[in-house]
Amino acid sequence: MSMADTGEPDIAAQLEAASTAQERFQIMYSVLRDRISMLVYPPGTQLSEEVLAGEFGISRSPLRKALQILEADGLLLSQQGIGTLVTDVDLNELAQVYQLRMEMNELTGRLSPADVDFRLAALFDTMRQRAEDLRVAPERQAFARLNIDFFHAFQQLTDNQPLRDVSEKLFYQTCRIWLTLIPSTNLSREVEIFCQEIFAITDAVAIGDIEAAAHIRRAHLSMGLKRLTSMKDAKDAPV
Amino acid sequence: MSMADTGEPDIAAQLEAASTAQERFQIMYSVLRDRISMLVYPPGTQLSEEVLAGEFGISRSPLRKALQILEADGLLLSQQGIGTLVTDVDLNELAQVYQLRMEMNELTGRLSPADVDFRLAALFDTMRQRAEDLRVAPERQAFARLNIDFFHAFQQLTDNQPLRDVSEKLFYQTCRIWLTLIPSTNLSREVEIFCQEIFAITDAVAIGDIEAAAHIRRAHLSMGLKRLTSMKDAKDAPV
DNA sequence: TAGGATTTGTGCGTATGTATT
DNA sequence: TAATACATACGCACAAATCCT
Repeated sequence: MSMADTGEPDIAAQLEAASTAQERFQIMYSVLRDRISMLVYPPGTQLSEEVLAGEFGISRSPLRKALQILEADGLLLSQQGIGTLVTDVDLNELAQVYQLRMEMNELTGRLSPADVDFRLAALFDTMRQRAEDLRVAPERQAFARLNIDFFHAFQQLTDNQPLRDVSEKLFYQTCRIWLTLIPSTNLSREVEIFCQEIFAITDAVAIGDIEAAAHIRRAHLSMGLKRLTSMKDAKDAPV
Repeated sequence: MSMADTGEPDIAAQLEAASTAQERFQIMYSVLRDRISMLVYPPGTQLSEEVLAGEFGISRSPLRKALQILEADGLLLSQQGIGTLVTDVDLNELAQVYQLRMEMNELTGRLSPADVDFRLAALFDTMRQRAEDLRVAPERQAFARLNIDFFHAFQQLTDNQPLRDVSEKLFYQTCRIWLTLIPSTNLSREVEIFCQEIFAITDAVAIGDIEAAAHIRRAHLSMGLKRLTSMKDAKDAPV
């Protein structure tokens, strides 16, 4: 078996268990997007339709739908005769996406803010716990995973579904850049900063102040972009 | 020939002339989105893959890609055994999209505003001229067409490409609602209001004040949503 | 320059799901 | 309830484009 070992449960089994085409699509889409975001497939990786279809235990047709949507999302690029490649993440291009995300995060606090019930508070408490664990043992994969999961938690602070949908697309366009740019030496520092963000936002959520949470998030996005830029400059600088 | 007569040039010929798969996809996607937006295919219309593939002179496979992306855009819904149906436009659901569009339009004036060169000024002058023509002879199709074209002109006021992309998706999710809700009796009034908006924005663009243009646009979106709501209430009210 | 290997794109037949009779 | 009609979903073979030798 030459499948990408990502600690995922058997995808082929999941797909077989799914009863409708839409469920099967959703599984494939989520799995592939996750692998791209977690750099299981780093930028430039070629995804073979035949190989993936083999791993998933299906034919190319249903798989192609997932690949095509991911291409529309900007995560893949398919070209006849060449292949399906994971797109590159270039900070210069992604800076605009980042700016847009910053502004839109403020909307989370203004457009249909959700009311903080027990479930939501508990969710953010879990995030805080995971952040504390990560701080004790910084690790790239866990950092990326928490980044993704915390994003989804934050999403629940607004009841405006279109805002959620748009934010999600933009998030997945940018989130890979952290794993690609953070040098191993700086991981603990980034983890520490991220933990501070999670703690601050969780505190704001705990007292039901979603607008404050949104502003904190916005501030950290802004500072994050600045740090990313400096990381990139350091990387591009001549030795 | 049982093709939808929309005054379009022969699509099959265009598709045959296109040299790459991506071009062919773009043609099919644009044509179908336009037909949905112009209510050539009103909400609830069933689009047969076989019939459309026949009209376009291709097989179902490449057509399906266009349909799948339009489904991801929220304009279509495909279900096995049922068919591919044009989605309904419900003001209650679309109100959130409208709110989001309002806020995002303000960003057009703040995020990477374009500089107004001669080409852009000329484009908006054309819009003004078309608005004046429409005011003389109000007509539903021309109104909808100008609404779409003016949107695309307005898009060019920002150089933030992600903002453009997101705005476009949101626009096409909502623009059909005007044609579905405006009673024929109110068409001239809506045309008049729309013309005033175009005139005001064109004036702002002419002096290079994109931020002002964005605020005017935002104000009209807000008032438009209010009028749509009242139209819907009038429609839903018992006789 | 030519040809073979490899990739995605396309066409078409069949499987599967839904609604109706 | 079963059978039929008809829709999309799927699988597979081949076409077309690209790259490398």
